[in-house]
Order: sequence, then C-alpha cells, then structure tokens
Amino acid sequence: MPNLDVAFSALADPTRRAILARLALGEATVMEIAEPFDMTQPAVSRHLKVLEGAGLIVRRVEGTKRPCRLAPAAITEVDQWLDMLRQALAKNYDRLDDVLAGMKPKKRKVRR
Amino acid sequence: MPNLDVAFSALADPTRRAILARLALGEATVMEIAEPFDMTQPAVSRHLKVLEGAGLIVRRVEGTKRPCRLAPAAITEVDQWLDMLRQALAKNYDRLDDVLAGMKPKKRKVRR
DNA sequence: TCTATATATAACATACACGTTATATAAGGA
DNA sequence: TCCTTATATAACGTGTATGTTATATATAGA
Repeated sequence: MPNLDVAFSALADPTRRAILARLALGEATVMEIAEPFDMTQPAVSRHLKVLEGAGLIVRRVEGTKRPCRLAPAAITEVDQWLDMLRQALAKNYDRLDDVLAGMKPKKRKVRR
Repeated sequence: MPNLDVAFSALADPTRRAILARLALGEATVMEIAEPFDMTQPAVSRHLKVLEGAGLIVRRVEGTKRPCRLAPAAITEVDQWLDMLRQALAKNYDRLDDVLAGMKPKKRKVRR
C-alpha cells in the first residue's frame, strides 16, 4: 500500500501536522497558511503539495488564490490500517500490560 | 511533539508496517520477524529499533532471543492526534462533500 | 572452554526529504 | 498593457533513512 507510505510520511513532518491543525479550523489560502511559519513560501507550497498528494487536503481555485481544506480520503485509510493494531492491542491488553510493568504474567497482584 | 514525528515516521515504512502486522498476530523473535522479508537480519534489527524507539513495540529478553510485541503507547498518541482531524472532518463533512463533488456550497440538495 | 545461534553495531553507498534563493506563471487591477 | 499579488517550479546544499557487508556481543550447549 504505497498510499499509506505517502500518508504516514506526510503526517511525520511537524510543519505539515501544524498545517493540518490550522486547516482543522477551516479553509485557508497558501499565504494564510504560510504566515505563522518561520519558513519561505516555496517551502510551504511544497508541504501543501505533499499533503495534497497524500490525500490529506484538497485545493480549490479561486482567482489567484488556492484555498486548502482537509480531505477525508487519507485519514480514512490510515484509520483503517490502525484498526488492525488497535484490535491486536485490545486483545493482548492484559498480558501486555503485565509485560510492560516488568513482571511475570500470572499470579502477581502487587505492583512491585 | 517530537514523539509524533517519530511515531509517524516509523509507520511510514512499509517494512515496519508489515512487521507490526506480523506482531498483531502475536509475539515473535527477530529471526521469526525477519524470515518473510527479502532483507538482511541487520536491516530488520534496525527497523525493530526504530519501532521500539517510537513506542510501537516492546522487547523482552529471553535467553539469547528478544521476543517483540506491540505496545500501546505510540498508537494511543497517534490516535489522539488524529482525533483532531477526524472531528474537523466530521464537522465540515457536508460542505466538504460538495466541494469535492465540484459544485457550489449552498442551495444544492440534489446530489447530482 | 569452544562452538553455534541470536541479535546488535559499525562503516559505507545511495537516495530522498527539507530548506534555501531565484525565477516562472497566472490572475487582478490601474 | 503593465504592475502587483498569489502561488508554483527549478536548482541546489545538506542531512538523514535504508539497505548492504563485515564484525561484535551474548547466551546456550557440548
């Protein structure tokens, strides 16, 4: 699933997550998005391209502006994949918890 | 949140996601994990180190083996962060849907 | 103690990500 | 048409990730 590669890589960058957080508040143009960052406009444009390529945002054309919004596509896919881990973790929860606490699986109730 | 950087980067690699999928079926040693991959053992060891560093797995010492398991830490954190996006998307869903369908926001009830 | 097995680390090549500056494109307004 | 604003692209430097091979470490067993 190269889609997941792209989606997770996109999410791995703090600038891009900040952009997504900004867009969670509502649509914004490239300049509006770039403003709070200590970074040039081309750098932000590239981040947006990555986010778009990952299916995390979509862009409209509005005159000379390109307002961006969150898109559901990638997040849905990511969520579906993560579900596997969530389920596995839920299943193993008790034993896993013991292991994390650094004790033998059965028979111990007292914490250290 | 550098934790999220590390977690998402870890998840961005297909080999590491495959390892996690394997571990979702249950604990496994390094060799067991490495077996299906067309890759050397050191490479797999490094992937495991990355996953451990991200808080996605934990390792036990068992003689000369190091069985690995899924860990909840990172997934929880990732999930929490994604919640922001999920909520924003849910809120904007109707309008976003219109935009994606390429039509004007207001006044349309018929879905094409 | 010697050997085999399980895993980790070092050193290296290659590729790609992220930022920069300089420049291109494209729409709006005078 | 000319200038400005909004955004994109090109070219480049630098760092880091991923794989490789060679080697180290550590436990088990003879």
